[in-house]
Amino acid sequence: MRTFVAIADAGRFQDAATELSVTQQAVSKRVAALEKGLGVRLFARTPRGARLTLDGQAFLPHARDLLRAEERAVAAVRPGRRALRVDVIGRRLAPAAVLGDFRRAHPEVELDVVTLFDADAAIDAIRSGTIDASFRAVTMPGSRLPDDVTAVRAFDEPIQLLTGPAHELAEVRTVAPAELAGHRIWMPGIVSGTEWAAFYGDLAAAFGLTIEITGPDFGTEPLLDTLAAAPSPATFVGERTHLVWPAEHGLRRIAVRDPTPVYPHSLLWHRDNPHPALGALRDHLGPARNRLSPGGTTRSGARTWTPAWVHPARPEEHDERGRHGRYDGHGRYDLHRRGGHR
Amino acid sequence: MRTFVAIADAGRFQDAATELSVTQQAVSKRVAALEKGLGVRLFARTPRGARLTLDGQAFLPHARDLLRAEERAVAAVRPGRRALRVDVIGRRLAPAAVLGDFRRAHPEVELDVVTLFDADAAIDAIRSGTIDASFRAVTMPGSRLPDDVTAVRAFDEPIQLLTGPAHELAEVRTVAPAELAGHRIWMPGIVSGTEWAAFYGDLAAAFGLTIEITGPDFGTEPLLDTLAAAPSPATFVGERTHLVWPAEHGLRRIAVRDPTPVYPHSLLWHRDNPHPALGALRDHLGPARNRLSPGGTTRSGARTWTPAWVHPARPEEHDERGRHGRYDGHGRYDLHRRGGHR
DNA sequence: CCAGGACACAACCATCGGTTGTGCCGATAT
DNA sequence: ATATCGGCACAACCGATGGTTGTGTCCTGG
Repeated sequence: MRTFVAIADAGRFQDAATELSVTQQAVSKRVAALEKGLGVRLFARTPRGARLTLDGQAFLPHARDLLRAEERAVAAVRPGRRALRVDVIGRRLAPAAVLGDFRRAHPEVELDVVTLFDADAAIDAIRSGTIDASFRAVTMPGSRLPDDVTAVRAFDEPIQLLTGPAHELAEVRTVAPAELAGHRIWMPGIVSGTEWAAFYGDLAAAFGLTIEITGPDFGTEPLLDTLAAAPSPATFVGERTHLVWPAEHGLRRIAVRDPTPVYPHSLLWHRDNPHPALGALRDHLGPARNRLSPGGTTRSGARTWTPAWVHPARPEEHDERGRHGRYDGHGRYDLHRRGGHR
Repeated sequence: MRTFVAIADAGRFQDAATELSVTQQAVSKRVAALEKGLGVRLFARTPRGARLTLDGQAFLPHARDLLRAEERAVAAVRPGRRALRVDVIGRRLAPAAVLGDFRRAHPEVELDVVTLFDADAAIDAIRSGTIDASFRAVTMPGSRLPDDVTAVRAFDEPIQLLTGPAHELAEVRTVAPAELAGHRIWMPGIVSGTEWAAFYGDLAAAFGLTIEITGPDFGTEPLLDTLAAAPSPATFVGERTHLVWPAEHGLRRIAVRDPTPVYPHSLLWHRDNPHPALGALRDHLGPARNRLSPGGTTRSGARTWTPAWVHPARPEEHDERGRHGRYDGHGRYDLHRRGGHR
């Protein structure tokens, strides 16, 4: 591919060969092999060089795309100055969607999305420089951030009720949390001790709900399958959660109001991480746009609810932007060595 | 790359090896080579298979992108059922922009844009099936379409005047064609006998202009260079022509009104070409949306002008959608053999 | 403690992809 | 008309690449 593009740019096999530091014969053989593999002629050989055929013209932009994809793939893991790498709790949940927004708003930023096992692994990865940021709700009780990891309340996500078409509440537009007392609410796969368990535990306690967080997680599909089939259980999902389900299977999303539970997503990063794109991401998660005031109202005016442990530890207060150390962009932090980032 | 993705999907080297019809050892060596080349570890080897590392997670979507790019590149030239291939007169002119619109409107359509030497080559390529369609103004006098090539007036493009900042007309908002009599208008590189020469020749004759179409074409850059530097010449450009010029160099686009000359772009295709995307393209160039009524008005209400030879030969009348023959999708037409397109 | 599953390493070998040397072809100059 | 030259293709050759088979190591589960 590289040879093909080089010839298309240079117009002559010989010049492309010089460019690529090989002989003209090698270039000729590469083109012959490519043309044989594709079954078409890519260049029209003329007395003064090579011109693209129609097939070659059609092929060229795709070849450039491929080389760009290779470039980006290498850049994603290049030690020293790689793309911004952000951990999300799941690729179909709100943080991933927010990162999609960010990517659209800043197409020039190289961004990679990864998923770590749990919040502790995420914090370790942030401290070691393996990832640049993480969306984790670490303000939960009992968790304590290391000094060199900074967190801000990034954005809040209203929670909705998800039911099958036969559910008692399937036809209502909105419900209040207190009205859900007595209904079976089923959230399998939530490991106790995690941020989710703390959130839904507090939610259940605050409104007298019964939330079954027991049982192993068989994945989203069986859960939705069960929801769609049976009239009894319901589950909570985030407003921006993507459900991949054939034609939604008749599932209903029901807004929760008076108050609306909102899940507080936080962004964590290393205090000394100088990755230039990290600032852009933090700026994107601007204070006003994405966060709801605790105990306040949504944009549409509805009252909101968040766990009590969110308010006292309002983490945005220690959003100090000082960047004291140096970071080699991939490996470990080095607070002493000088040296820039890309 | 393919091996890497196969392992990421399968979760085990052995399964990927089976999938790829090679031994597990070969897969192991491929991964080792890739990891060595990148300088990072892509998989964490566990007792029951292989899990992606963080670098591997970041690498994976780019690897998939690369494989998709390869897939599309091959599809672009695959004999028998390749992507829709459309000829445009220049990549920065309006037809290319319209194809960009079409691509955005139909992201699922595989579309390749090529440029042929002249209208005759385009017609030959359409007849032989090498390309599927062409934007060429072949309704000019003296040109005659073969019976098996169909044309419709695809869209009309208003013409603007382009001047340097020192030009006498640089500050006006609009000019009438008749007001340009006596001004130097310079359009180098237009070969006499082509569709452009016919258009601008008629335009000059209709309003008493002097258009210099002599001189070789040194490309767009020297032309814009001259325009920007000297106070004297001006040139015509299409409304949708892309000028790539560092900060535009102070060039001014001046609308032409009373009447507005519009360039009639046509779409040509082979009567019997059954490529499914061709219909989508023709539908995209719907009758009402893109065409101005000859001698009528633009959307903004201004009167328009088109060469006289456009009106009598209103080609949309013979837009017959019959598809009589069969087409092998790449090579030549075959009006007898049965066989489908993709 | 042993058996089995999964990946890595070693040895071997065919093929691939590079090099040098040469031939052919069309355009241009003499 | 013919010589020359620029540019690409073909042939012969050879080291590197990338596959195979065989074996080793490590972890897990019975």
